[in-house]
Amino acid sequence: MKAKAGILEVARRAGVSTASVSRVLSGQTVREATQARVLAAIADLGYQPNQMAQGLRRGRSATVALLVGDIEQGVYASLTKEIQAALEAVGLELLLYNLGHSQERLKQFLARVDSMRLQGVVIAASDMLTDDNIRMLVEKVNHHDLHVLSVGLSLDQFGIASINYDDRESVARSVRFLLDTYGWPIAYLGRIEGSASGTQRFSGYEQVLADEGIAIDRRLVWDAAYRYRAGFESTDRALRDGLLFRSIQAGSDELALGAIAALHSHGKRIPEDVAVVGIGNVEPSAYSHPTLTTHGVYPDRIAKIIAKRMQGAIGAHAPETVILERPFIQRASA
Amino acid sequence: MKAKAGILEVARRAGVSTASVSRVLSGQTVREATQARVLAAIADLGYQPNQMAQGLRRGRSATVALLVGDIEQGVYASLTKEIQAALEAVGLELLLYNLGHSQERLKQFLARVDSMRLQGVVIAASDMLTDDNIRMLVEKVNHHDLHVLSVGLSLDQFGIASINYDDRESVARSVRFLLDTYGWPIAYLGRIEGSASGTQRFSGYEQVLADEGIAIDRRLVWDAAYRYRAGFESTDRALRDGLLFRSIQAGSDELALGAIAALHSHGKRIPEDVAVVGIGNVEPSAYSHPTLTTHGVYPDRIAKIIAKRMQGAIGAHAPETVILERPFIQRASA
DNA sequence: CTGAAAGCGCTTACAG
DNA sequence: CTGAAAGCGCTTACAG
Repeated sequence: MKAKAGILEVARRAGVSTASVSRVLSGQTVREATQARVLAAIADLGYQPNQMAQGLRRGRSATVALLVGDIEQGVYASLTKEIQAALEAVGLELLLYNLGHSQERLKQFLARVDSMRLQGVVIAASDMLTDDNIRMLVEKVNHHDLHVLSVGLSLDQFGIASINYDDRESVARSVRFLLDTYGWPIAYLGRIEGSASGTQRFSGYEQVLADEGIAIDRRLVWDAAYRYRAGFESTDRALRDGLLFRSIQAGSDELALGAIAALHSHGKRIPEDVAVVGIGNVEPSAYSHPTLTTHGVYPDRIAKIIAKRMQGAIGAHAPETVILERPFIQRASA
Repeated sequence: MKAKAGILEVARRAGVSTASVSRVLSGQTVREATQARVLAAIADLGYQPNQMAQGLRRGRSATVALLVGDIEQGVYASLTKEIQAALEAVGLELLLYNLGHSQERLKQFLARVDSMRLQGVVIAASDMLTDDNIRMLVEKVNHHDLHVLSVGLSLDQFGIASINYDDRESVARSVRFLLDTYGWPIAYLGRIEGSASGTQRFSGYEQVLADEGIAIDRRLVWDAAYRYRAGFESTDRALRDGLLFRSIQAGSDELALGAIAALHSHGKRIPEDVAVVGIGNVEPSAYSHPTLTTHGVYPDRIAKIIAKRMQGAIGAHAPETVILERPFIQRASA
């Protein structure tokens, strides 16, 4: 392979101007004979246009940044996979930023977002977004000249288009199911004070109790991050403390799976002694012992919406929130 | 926020040339007073250099592409997380490509890799690389003007620097342990004909049997992709077929966890009836029932090596393979 | 339908 | 230490 050919070599070889080559590249109308010669020259030279030159000239790169809360969590991994595929299908590259629950990294990203001249950014980090940094985020990003989409958190009130699940209703539904099937008390695992999505999910639990006239017992509401260890430790501690509960509604599948591990270690049978429900339907949940009852996700649908939005003119869409309903997946744990 | 300021506005405001601004930006020596004025102007205007213009001029973007086999698999997710963090720390962006075990997507990437003028590409897809596309990959990518690093597969013989685990030795070690503790027969789950890493891991099993003078029973070697479902189905089928085995060495943790689910569904006790060992140490493995004995990983170390290599001059490093030893993590399943 | 030319926003010899 | 100027590789009015 010889030195990288530029558009000028292609033009020369085809006997046309660089303008014509550019037109062929972007699918504008050119004479058929011209097009054929240009295409032949491109093939001969193995020419690939320089994306940076294109981007500089067009004022924008064909790239979307995805900010995820934690790529190690199953829901974020699935989402990332689907988004990358959907963007690739429309010719967009995916820059990944794993926030890892660090506010600092979010700030750093914001500090250099201008440099990149992005096509857009999608923020999927609902479990780490607190009111404080939501405001900061909105302020910094909203008037930039790019598409902004929020996943898992409704930010339409701030002028940011969003895609979200109806988590309050989902949790209310399974808590009602737990109440009907196993009775009170029901523990809530994963309150996460200050997290927007944590609050939203917990509100489904609160709602059912309010409807039933049951007072919330604070000892049965456990503040824990969305990971295995937190689920294990919270449940283990509750069991050691001798707290009584017939079931657990967890704020994520990882929490639920951690809770199941703790229940096993205390010799509890699931669901006979304690029933467990998660949210997220990560892959291990279908293979745990017992298999986990949970609420599903639609990463493919979300990805499709994102890819579509990223293509249009900036500001073309009303900043509304698309709400998706989660499927309730009943398995063996409840 | 006003219209995006360019380097020219900064220069004007500081009363210097754009060359001086550029020098301050890249840390070259300038008079202290000049530097101060430029820095002040940058701060005043909120100036952020246009990365595409910089990249075009420098002939290279500050971006590394990461090709992963399947981001939904725990080991790839952890690796991605660590690599992104390490690259970010040295000022490099991460473009993610999830191959999803599709040869087609690998080809598509290769077809447009020139366009991006990347700083480098790291290929972490050992379980999907067959001899055929390794050759293609090498051919296409090796003489490009960028850093190429292979993770999980030794490609030094093809002139590509690599980072790999000693999987043959790891598997041999645990299979020996299984043989000593539970005796014969030992099933091997996840042979994956045609996969380079699948072959490497399986060879550890072969080696022990050869050392012990045991003939391989082909019915106990199950060809299965590295995911839960495949682990479940292979094991379920073997159990239905009435095959006898005292333990299972799996080619991945997901396979092992799927196998455990199948064992449970057949009423087998683990490890009393069948012991199980995985490889990869994904997070759910520490919370499964029983917890999984497995071989660990060092994504942080790998990420550090990658970040370091991506910075140097291209071609500066000998294309050797760094071999990492996996820790053997004994838990309850064996 | 096509070409000559300007310009996107930087960096870097070159000269002083 | 600093500036004027060229040029990275494209795209796009503009004129024909």
